[in-house]
Amino acid sequence: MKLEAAFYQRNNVVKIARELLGKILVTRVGGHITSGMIVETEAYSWKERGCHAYGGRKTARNSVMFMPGGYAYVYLCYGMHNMVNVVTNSEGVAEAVLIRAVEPIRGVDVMMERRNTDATNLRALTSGPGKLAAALGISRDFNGKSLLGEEIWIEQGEKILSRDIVASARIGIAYALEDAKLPWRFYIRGHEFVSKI
DNA sequence: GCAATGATTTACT
DNA sequence: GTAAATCATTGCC
Repeated sequence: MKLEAAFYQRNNVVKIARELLGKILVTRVGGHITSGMIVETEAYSWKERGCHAYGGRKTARNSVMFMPGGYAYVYLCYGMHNMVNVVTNSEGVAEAVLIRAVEPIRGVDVMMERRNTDATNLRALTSGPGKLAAALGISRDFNGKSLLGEEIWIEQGEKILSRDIVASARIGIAYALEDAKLPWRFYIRGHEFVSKI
């Protein structure tokens, strides 16, 4: 079951970030379907400094975040890694959830080829935001694509118990000052494919 | 027009 | 543990 627009368009990005754990991210690229279960996410909102659209500032890069919930926001970080976000909330409100790690499910052989690794190094396949984007074939062409379309979408997956969800501070945003401490990173307790424990 | 830098990964020492 | 890789975007001139 593909998630509907209503799931993404709710007015609570932190709640959506929690609920995305256990769901299945699927892509269809070049005739290959690849998928993975989401095991780690982070929430971003225009209200805090960690967000590209802090203060509601709209630029050429972040304009997709201002679209209604249900679109993919993909951007290049550190000059070499694509980051995948799920846009949430209503049009004009810049909020999104960064997908930081997934557990490979479908098309593992294709993912290994894209990442240039083999089965001896399975954990390295998708345990980080740049890694999973490469494994799933997500390039910056996906920026602004609908999550209700035929190239990228999210399906209902496993129910994750709240006692198995860990909340912590987000990674790599020291420049956000006090907002870097917000407990807006969520991951499945003890899961092998989480980027950092 | 130009210099600074990052929601990371990987390979070294 | 530390550092290099590498470039689009941004903000300021």
